[in-house]
Amino acid sequence: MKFLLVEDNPDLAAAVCVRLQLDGHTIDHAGTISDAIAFSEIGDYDLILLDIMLPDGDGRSFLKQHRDQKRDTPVIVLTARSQVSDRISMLDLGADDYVTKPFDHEELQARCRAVLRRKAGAAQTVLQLADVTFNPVAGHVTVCGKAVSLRNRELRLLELLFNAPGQIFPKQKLVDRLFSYDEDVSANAIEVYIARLRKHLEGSALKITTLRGLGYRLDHG
Amino acid sequence: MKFLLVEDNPDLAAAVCVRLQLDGHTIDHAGTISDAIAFSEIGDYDLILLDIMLPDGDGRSFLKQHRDQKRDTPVIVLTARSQVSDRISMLDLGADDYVTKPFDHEELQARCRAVLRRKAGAAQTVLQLADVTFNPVAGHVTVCGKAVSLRNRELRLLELLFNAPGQIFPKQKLVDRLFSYDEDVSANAIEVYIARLRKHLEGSALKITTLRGLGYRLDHG
DNA sequence: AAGAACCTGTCACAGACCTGTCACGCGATG
DNA sequence: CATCGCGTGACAGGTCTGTGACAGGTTCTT
Repeated sequence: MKFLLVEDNPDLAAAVCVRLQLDGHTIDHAGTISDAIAFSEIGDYDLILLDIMLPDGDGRSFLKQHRDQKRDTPVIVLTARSQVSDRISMLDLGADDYVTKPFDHEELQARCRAVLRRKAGAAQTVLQLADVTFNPVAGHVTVCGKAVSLRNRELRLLELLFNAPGQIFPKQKLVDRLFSYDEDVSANAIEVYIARLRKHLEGSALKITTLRGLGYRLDHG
Repeated sequence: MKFLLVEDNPDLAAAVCVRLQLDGHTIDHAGTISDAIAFSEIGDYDLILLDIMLPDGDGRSFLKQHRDQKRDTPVIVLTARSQVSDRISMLDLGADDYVTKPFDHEELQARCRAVLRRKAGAAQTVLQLADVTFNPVAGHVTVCGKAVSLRNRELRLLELLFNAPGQIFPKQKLVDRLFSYDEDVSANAIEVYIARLRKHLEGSALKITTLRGLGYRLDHG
């Protein structure tokens, strides 16, 4: 597969490039929007990884331009945690998925695979587990067919769990992923959010199981 | 497994080495970045444990160089809690995980296992011995097809035994692995946990055999 | 600008759940 | 027979979680 990575932080870019290459992909790297546009006009990419904050402008403008040209190359947006609330506008512009920094490489890999798979089937970005559907890009959740509105943090927590159902998430890991490093939050916050999420999931076959001393796990009954 | 430990504090390094060796791994130890680079060019490591603060530079430069050489040996970064903001850049540079100091050996062990497992591929996550399956990531155990819920310590004990069936575990070794240094626990605790585990395994072909005066062993009948 | 409506993270507290110890019985050992 | 190591049931103390209430912040309305 041939990817285009648009990212201005050279270290991060290098690391991502290397890892994706090790996965057997070909990567071109653009550090600015104008480079990205140039690349995307010439190269025939299977997937574009797009950072939002770029020196010569907002990644969104690239995305918009990209879509205006009626290209259907899928785009995964790389965003810092604090920019996550921009979710909606990204969806409007046609991003296929997004990954928040910092990310495990494994996570990125998984997203890439998922997006490519979806593109092959041309389906929407809606994940489903038991009787719960989750559209991470739009932030839409339905439980037993009924739309449920979650708040920002609840969404992000659900997203984490949803991406690895059946896996144990230690509380500390959830803290790390849900909050940025400079906000130090008590672990109790996670308990509270788990409780809130559970309330929203009531009536569904999805359960958040507590493993004392180990963490939480999303199970579909 | 063969590990490279890059750590300049000799006491900490020695402690980590000893414990990892007890776990059956081979460890090389580098105290500086230049040593680390030399080692990593020759040795074929399964995992690298990397301290960030080193006398001749920043662990980051090692990490960067490591990735530039397109090696995919997984790297776990050891950071002090105060260096929290560094974790970000570490993940950005391609580290696979991080552990904050001071850490329990158990925690380090767990991270190592997780990273190695990931690298090995997702297929192996469910281990099976006789009629017992064990999924360490999910914390799931089934005996004769039936799910059994184990608690924290029981799980960890089972994991130890499961990873080396047929091997004799002296009681003291189990104490060392299951508890951290500062909790001093009577050996009887192990007896109790063995008993509890046995109860959970009832009906299965897996047996925990007592070798009087020597230790315990997991046997599949 | 003032006010309303939300979101968020913390607190305090109760209760559930774990844990390691003890005491005692048993069989093995020598 | 005297010891010693081990297995167990019961227990008390702690630890971990779940929750309702709340105060400080934000965002949206008016």
